[in-house]
Amino acid sequence: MLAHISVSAKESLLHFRCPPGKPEANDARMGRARSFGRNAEIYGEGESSGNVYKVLSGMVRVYKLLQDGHRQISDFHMAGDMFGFELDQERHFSAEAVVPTKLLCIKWDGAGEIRSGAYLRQLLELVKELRQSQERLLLLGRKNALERLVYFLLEMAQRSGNSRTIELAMPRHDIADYLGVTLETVSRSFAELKALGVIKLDGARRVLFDRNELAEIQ
Amino acid sequence: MLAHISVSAKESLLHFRCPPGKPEANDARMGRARSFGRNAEIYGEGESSGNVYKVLSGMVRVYKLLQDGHRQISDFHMAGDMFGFELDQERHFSAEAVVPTKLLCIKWDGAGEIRSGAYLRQLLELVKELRQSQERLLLLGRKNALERLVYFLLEMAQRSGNSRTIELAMPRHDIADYLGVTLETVSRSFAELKALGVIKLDGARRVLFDRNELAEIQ
DNA sequence: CGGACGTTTGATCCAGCTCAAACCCTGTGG
DNA sequence: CCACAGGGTTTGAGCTGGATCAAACGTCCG
Repeated sequence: MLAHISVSAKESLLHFRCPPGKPEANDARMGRARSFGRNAEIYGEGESSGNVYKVLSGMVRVYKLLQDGHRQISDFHMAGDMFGFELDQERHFSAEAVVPTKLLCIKWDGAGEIRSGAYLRQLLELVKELRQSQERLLLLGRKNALERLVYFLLEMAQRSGNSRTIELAMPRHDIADYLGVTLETVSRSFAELKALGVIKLDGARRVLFDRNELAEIQ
Repeated sequence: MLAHISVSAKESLLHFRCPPGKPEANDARMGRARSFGRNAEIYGEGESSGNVYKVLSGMVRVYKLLQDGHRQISDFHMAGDMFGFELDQERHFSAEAVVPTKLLCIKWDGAGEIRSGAYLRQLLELVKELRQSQERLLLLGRKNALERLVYFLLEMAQRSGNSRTIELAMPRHDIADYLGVTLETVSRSFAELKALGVIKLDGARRVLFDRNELAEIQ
């Protein structure tokens, strides 16, 4: 396998993950907006692809159902993210709205457009994202439950741009299926972080913390 | 993250993983051959990149050292495989020869050459390989030790093209660091498969088996 | 023959899974 | 305004797969 390749930050010529906020002026020209209710399916594994999505608001989970019935969440996407790229005609993951979500649907014929060369930049960006995913999976493999949760919180904090508080849109079950542990273990790990004094919980979904203290547990 | 993308088999326009055997006629024109002894370093994480490699004979392990000291092997490469592609100037993994190995070293300036468009096909191939790696890590995450070993054996069998016997070039320790378990657990899993009657061992490195029986354990 | 690896096997321990129950929050309807 | 239903979350008790530590066993080679 050749599964180790990397792209430096400066290679990211297109901004797949734009800062959240007002939609860009040309969004309307790119595709049409659609709304999805909580837990609504956006697409399912095995369906035919044909477009990509940009998150305008809300949150999306992308996942795969394993043979043993486990659901492995591969990614969460938040406002500004694009997702749903496939280089062939088939969906290899499923996607659902975590909360009520607005998406911009953009027509995109993977292989064809890429081969034309016009989408070289996106392709490079995709490689970068894949590498990040690979890195994450490689790292998590040997981490214990507490470290996994810390990793998750730091990732969410970084992506939401806030280093003191995060609003978790997803339930414990989703966090569990993202980190590869059970929801009980996630809950216990939250409790342990609270007991250690490195986070505070305001309800189950709002987390207050100090980035550096968290990072120490790594 | 956008880390879910796929390339169908028919997209593989270039054969990165050629059938082993006599070197191709134009190999000599592509680069120069080099030999590496057992466990010799080919490159190290953090070094600057500048070429890619094609395995002429032997076997290569590509890995990363995690902060906690664990070594996570990302890939094994065998005759015909190419590896060492980076899109920036830095090695993000380390590579070593598992056994005495001959490599063809090919000059390759990642970003530059790719941006020219000439390497679009390789790029697509890389995305495919990355997706495979992602899929593997996603799958292994929830498997137990026995299932992981079966996965490994089936993968090796498929890649070596032989469905009745495989010659494992790597020690138990390498298999362990590839599957994310300890070498003792790998050894015990081999013993269990033998007890189940789905494999036979001739020494530690030669495995006799029936593909279908193995696949049943999945 | 002896030393160095690599592999197997044994004994013990514990993190995380499983099953189960209690708890909490929010919306709904009497 | 309260009751209550249903989903999400927390907490508890017990079990177990794999890690860890340790020792014996093979095998190759100088």
